Amino acid sequence: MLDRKIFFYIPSTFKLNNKIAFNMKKSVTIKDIAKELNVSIATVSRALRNSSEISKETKKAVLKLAKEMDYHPNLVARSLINKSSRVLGVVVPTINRQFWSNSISGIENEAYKVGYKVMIFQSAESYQKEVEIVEILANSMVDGILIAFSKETQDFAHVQHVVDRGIPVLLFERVSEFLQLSKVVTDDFLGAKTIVNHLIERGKNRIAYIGGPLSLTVCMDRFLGYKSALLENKIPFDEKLAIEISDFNVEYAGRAFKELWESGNRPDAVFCFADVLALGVLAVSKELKIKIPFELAIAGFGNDEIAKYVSPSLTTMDQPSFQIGQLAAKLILEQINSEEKDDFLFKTEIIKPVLVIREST
Amino acid sequence: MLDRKIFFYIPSTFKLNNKIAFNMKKSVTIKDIAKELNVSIATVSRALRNSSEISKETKKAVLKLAKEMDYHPNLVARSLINKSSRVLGVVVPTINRQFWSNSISGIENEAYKVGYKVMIFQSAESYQKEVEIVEILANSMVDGILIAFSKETQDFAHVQHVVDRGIPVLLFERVSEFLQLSKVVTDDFLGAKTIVNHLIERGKNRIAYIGGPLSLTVCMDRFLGYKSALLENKIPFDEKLAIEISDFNVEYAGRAFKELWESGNRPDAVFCFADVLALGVLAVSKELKIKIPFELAIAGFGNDEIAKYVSPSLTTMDQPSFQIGQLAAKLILEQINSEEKDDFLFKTEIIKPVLVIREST
DNA sequence: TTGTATGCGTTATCAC
DNA sequence: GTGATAACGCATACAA
Repeated sequence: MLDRKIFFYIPSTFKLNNKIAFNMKKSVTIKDIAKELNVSIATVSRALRNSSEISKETKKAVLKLAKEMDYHPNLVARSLINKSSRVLGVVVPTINRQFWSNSISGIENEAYKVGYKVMIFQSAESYQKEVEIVEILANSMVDGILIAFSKETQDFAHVQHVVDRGIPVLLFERVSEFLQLSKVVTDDFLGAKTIVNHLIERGKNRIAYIGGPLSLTVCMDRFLGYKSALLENKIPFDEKLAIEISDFNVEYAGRAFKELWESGNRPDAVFCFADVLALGVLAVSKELKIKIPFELAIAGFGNDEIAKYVSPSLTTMDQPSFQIGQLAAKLILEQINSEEKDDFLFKTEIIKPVLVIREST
Repeated sequence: MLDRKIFFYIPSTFKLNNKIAFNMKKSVTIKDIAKELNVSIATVSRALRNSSEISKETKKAVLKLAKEMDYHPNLVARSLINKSSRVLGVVVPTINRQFWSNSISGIENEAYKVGYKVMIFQSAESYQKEVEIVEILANSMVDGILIAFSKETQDFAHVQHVVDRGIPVLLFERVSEFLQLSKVVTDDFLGAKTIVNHLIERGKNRIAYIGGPLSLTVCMDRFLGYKSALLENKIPFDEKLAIEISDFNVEYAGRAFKELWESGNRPDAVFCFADVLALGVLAVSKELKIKIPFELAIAGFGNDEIAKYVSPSLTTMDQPSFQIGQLAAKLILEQINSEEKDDFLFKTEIIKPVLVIREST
């Protein structure tokens, strides 16, 4: 079957056509259709917006003609007059990592339900670009801005500034304690604790920890969550089972786990800091022919690119990152809607990013 | 070091503050600053837009007051009058896959250079949603729309419709031959051929092929690119070295490669259809302790999530998907700028998605 | 129920 | 140089 002749084969990409065509059209407005129908533009406007103060007949006539003339409402003009564009602006460091693209999907998902659109920008971890973006968004009449700060960002004046201009802003994941705003973040301590408890409940008591450098807050939080779970369950902490590796690297994690396994002091479960590390452990497990999950259970945080390879059944919506997005959108929409009422209370929502990767049954 | 006490530790996420605050402000306009300065709004407008027909003093005064009053131009109003928002609309099936998010990064990168913003929407592979999105974009005065069709999309009237309204549209990657528009696509045939030639140039002549089901056009194109390279280099096609697997699955690819390797009929290089498959091959290579790239070279298409794990040195901008985005943006911006001139010729650009994953030196 | 007039914030075309 | 004024496309208070 693989032995077909190729001489007369035309790759599909070559079948595409190159043609010319171009036409500049001015779009039809309510004015046009009003003139055509000999009514006022106010009447047309009312008919199109399904207003109550209009007769059935004129409404029908307007709608009919609008369709015939191929009328489309200009959302920009509508924004200007309504002082609302029904658009949320989102600023993330990059959309190239699953965590952020998932978050955005969550935001979009929630926004879409109530007819909101989402405008996405990437700061590319650049403070300067972030400042520019926030300025653009603020000047574009978006109804709200959701920001995850770039790594460079130390000064938050640009955000405080748009807040002072009365624009709803929400921070997620990469937040600042200096800004009094609604925030959505993951709770690393509680998340880790929950995961480890999960393993303990399933009868594991020699649970290894493999994580990144403890100098990072996120690592320390997760490590202490791990310890806390052991403590509460009266499982002694075994220093030899806890490994701190210097970087989030598949190879390092694999090597560390290999040494651990071959040391004889074998764990019955591994709590991995992130699924990049889990992948390393999984790879070595395969190499060593360890049965997952029966001989060894692997669980950890799953907010990374690799998750779906490790756990193919995982859908986007299962990801904590997606839920962060959803919650973030929900919160800012709440704030936007309460703007008139002038009684909004900022909230900080904390997500437990539990994602069990391969647990034993 | 890992033995710290945790009793007094406060996870960082708990340090966040919940406070209230809220203020609705009406933004300052050129009218406000004109009144304050006792000049006309026209003068203010000219000063702010750095017009030539204005005196240095008034300009300076306006700029100074504008800063003091915290003036920001309303981009929506500007769009309305300029009939241009300097925004590109992008519709992709999802941003959750590296291929698409990379493409978007490419688009953004190019657009950003000329002061354009990018509005991103996900069709979620739904035709219905795609139609809605295109409508929204068309009504939002975006200057151009870039679309990669959803899998469901068979009917292209929604696109033809906005084209007829005079809105520049460009198709990328998932295109249609029924629409006469500029397009940017990858050339699977040439891409595969180039990769295989690359391996041949490096002295390999027992090059295995591992790819997906040939019923898919993309697979057939790549397979024939592989064959074509062999043919041109007078290397006989060995049926036993060409493996068609039923799905894009890490495990399948690994298993197929393992069988191949253990059959004794060993290749000195593998051309992998996609890097998901390459990952499978890499995993098994590790298991079998095959030296990569010395004993075996692996090369293939690299538009997938896994690429950076396989080839850590790879940057986003190296990805063909990024280049597709760049080219797409370049083309549509060209079209937008030539709109007045009414002389634009649609082009189809074909990208060769060559990404060598682990080549031998 | 419909029409008139005004405004959203900005730019552009005239005059002066 | 600067100032009125008319757009851009739409919505609405008010009048009829």
